[in-house]
Amino acid sequence: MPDYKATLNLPKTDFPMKASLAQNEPLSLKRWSEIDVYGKLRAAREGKPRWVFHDGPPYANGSIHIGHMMNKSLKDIVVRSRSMEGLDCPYVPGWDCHGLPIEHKVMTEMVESGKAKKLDEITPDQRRMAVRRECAKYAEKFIKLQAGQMQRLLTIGDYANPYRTMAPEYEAAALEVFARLIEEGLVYRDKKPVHWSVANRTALAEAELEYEDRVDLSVYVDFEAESREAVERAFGVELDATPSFMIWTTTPWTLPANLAIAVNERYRYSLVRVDGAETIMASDLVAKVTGAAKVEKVEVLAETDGAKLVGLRYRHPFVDRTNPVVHAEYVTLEDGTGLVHTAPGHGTEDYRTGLKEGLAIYCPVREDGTYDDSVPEWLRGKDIWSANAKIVEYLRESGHLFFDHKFSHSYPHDWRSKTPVIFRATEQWFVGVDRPAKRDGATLRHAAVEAVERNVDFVPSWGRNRLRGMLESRPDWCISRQRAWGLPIPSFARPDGSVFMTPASVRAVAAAFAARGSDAWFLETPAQLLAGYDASKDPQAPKDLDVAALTKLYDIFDVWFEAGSSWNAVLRARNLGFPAELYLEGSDQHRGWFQLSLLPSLGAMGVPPFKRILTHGFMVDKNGRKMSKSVGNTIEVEDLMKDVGADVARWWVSSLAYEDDIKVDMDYFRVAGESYRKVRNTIRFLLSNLADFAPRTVEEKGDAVELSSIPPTSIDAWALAETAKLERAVRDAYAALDFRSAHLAIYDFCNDTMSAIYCAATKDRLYCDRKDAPRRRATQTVMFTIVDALSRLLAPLMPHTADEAFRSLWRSDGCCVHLETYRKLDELGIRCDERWGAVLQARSAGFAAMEVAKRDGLENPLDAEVTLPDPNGELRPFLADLPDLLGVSRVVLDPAATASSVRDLRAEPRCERSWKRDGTVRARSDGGLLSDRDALAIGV
RNA sequence: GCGCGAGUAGCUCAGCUGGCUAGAGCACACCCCUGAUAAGGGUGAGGUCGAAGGUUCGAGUCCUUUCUCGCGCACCA
Repeated sequence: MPDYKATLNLPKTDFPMKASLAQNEPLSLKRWSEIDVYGKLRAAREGKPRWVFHDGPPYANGSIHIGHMMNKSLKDIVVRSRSMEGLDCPYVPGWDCHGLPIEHKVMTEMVESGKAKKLDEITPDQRRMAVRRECAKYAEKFIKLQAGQMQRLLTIGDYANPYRTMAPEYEAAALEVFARLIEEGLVYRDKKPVHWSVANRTALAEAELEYEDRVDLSVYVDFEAESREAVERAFGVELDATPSFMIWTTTPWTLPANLAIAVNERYRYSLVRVDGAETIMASDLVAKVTGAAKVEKVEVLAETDGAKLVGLRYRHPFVDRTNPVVHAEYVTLEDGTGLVHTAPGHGTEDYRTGLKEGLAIYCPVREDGTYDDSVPEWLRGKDIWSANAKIVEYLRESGHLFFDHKFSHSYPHDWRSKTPVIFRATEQWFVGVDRPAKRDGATLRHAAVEAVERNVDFVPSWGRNRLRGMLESRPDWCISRQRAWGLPIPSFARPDGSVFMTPASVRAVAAAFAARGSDAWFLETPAQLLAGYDASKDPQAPKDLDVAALTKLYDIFDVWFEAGSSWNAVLRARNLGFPAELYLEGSDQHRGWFQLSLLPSLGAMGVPPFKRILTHGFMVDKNGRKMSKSVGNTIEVEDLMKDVGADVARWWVSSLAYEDDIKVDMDYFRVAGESYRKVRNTIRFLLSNLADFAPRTVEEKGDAVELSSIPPTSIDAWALAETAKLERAVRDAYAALDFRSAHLAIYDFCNDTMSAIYCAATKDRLYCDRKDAPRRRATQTVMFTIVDALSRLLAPLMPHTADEAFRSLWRSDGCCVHLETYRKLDELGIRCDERWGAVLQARSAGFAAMEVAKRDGLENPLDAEVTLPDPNGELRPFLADLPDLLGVSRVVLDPAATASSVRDLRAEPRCERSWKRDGTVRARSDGGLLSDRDALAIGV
């Protein structure tokens, strides 16, 4: 028997089954960088419609983590898919460089290396500069590291010119935003209690706080009433001794700053005799309080309304003054006594009460957490934390302490130093959210809520509610910090103690910073910094301004102000387009970058900096727990790249329902690897059947047939139509930022449409037809078109593999899929018979019949003839492809049949080349048993 | 405490405005192929849709209550 294997057109390709991504992806990176894909793409899209994505700056500290991997991958999928659409999509990655985390780290290192000691010997300016130089080096180092890691994720962008918040031109652009806000009357300086980190001697933003459980001493303290008669009148009783008001606090150290007691007018209060002393507390809390203190004898003498208590006065237990009882709505009956210790210098609500009641914003605590000289002598200079016990002791001895106990509650901590923070009133710079802008009288809060309501799209949609809620309740933005590593707020003090800063002076300093960087603030005199400032041309300049007499103030900006100005420093400064189409970050950025970009942009420009916001959830481990290094459930990006590679990691990212929290586990990447291989193998099979196929190009005709010549009833037309459908679906999904749908559609297409149906059905003709048989060339033409389209659709998801397939398809190392656009097959007018649905149903029915036949001993489908019922002749036009669709030798269509059936053909001869028993098999001139088709193919 | 989201086969998820015996992929089991071969094809078994009530002719889908998980916010004087 002749051996026919050599006469077949068996698959052949240089596209390997094994991807070896860890080895090959870096080679792709190198190739792309050599041909400057990003630059080429920019040039190729010049003049096309702009679509600007704006990157939120990660912090230049440490290695990127798995969350960055997802975030940057999603961003890259957006940019690449928009670009593939033919749009002009510049992408400038950026880094947040200033701020406490770096300064903290650098300081720690300096202390450890002994360098910090030398700082004491130099001037404050020199000291700040020494720290800043170290910080800048530190930031630079990590930008370099992270840039490499991000590129390893196969993200495309202008990595040659990223933005850095510490770059001079960036700093100047941020100051310009600040100048605009001043012009609009939105910036003010005021004393206000702010979260204060004693450890770092700086005010902290909400975003810099973490709440952790902490055990504090909680005390119930009696404040003696000033007038016994007044209390008697309030309660309508007569007393032998002066009663007290009982307050509760977990921060005894704030008692020296106590300036009022707050009650709620709506509650009932009782005058109680406890262990022989009279005191006042909320009626509903008498049992709870006395019970907690294990008091034996409790006697309620009288009751009255809270409103009657308002206006009474009491003596401070250890400071020589009397203070009022006031009303406050926030007083509740959940904890304490219903009488709230109020210190306007030490709490937000206390502060508000203080403003309302005309109390002083008194704060006797210095920035290092010790008392100043306005407190009683025994507390002066003492550290507040140690003062807690001291004060309690004092109260105990003076008889003011009713009861004390340990109390566990969650308490704000400085997120870096992990130390508890305090509320402390200090002079700070604020951006007011309730101040009318000069431009239109609208407040930032109003404008922001309006914008969120009307002018911004949210993915997922509930982001809108979330951001709106935050904006509605947010306080004024404290933008000043008392640190060295940051952008100085360019304000000066005049000899009379007043502060000098106008839009024009800010711009003058901005110009100095643009030229010499913000280091200039520490290296130059006010006169040098203001060299470009002319007071005579500044209508807002104070009279008799003497620049030479100014001294610099040393507050720096909250880093969020800098990051929140990126729309100006990057999008506008580089003429990329403003506002951005999309900001895409983790859901924590509702309170961070989203909100703090929105406010400056609205303040300065009157419009939001983004048209759409996409948020994704956070990575958790497979049990739903937060990932953290201390728990040890993290996955290192570097390991991931080595293990599965960027394409598989990105393929996994694209499969996620990113709006929720995302469970991550190494196993999931392995699963993604499996489905990646399915896609890869499908492409490989398609490519391997194109080894002898020269495509039609502009230059040459090649072996391709006209797509329009493919009959609508052929399986090729069906495959092509399915591809067009896929392309439409994937493009739509990308546009809707629904990457998951794109992923699933592509996977199903490869797994089902191609691998299970089309490839399986066309194997026979590809292998056994004559090389240049029209039927074979038609299939090859379609397969070529499919790989061409598919690699473009895959390019945003798996940049390396897509390009590998594309180059293999075109057999050229000079081409690159990332410079292409989608094929847009739906515009080609491909015709496909609408009865294909019925054909596929018949196929399933045929398989079912085959299963039955298998039970009766039939094993190889090629030994079978399947009869399909075809009552209305609907299947007739597809008869030619039906045997291949079922993988059997013959199909009979029977208008009279009601069910599919199978006939065993093993009694008939089998073609020695194609192994089919199609009824034409007979002995040929070469001595072999061949079917007509095979005989024709080898010319015997 | 308030708000948001989620709880559907072992795993990852679909199930829009309520309507035929609740779907997909993976994994699993069985079978086939050995000319995509550390590949490919076919078939199948898996779920009382977190729980309890209710509305309805009919609910995974609406309402109420409740449990679990996650997130955010606030409070913690």
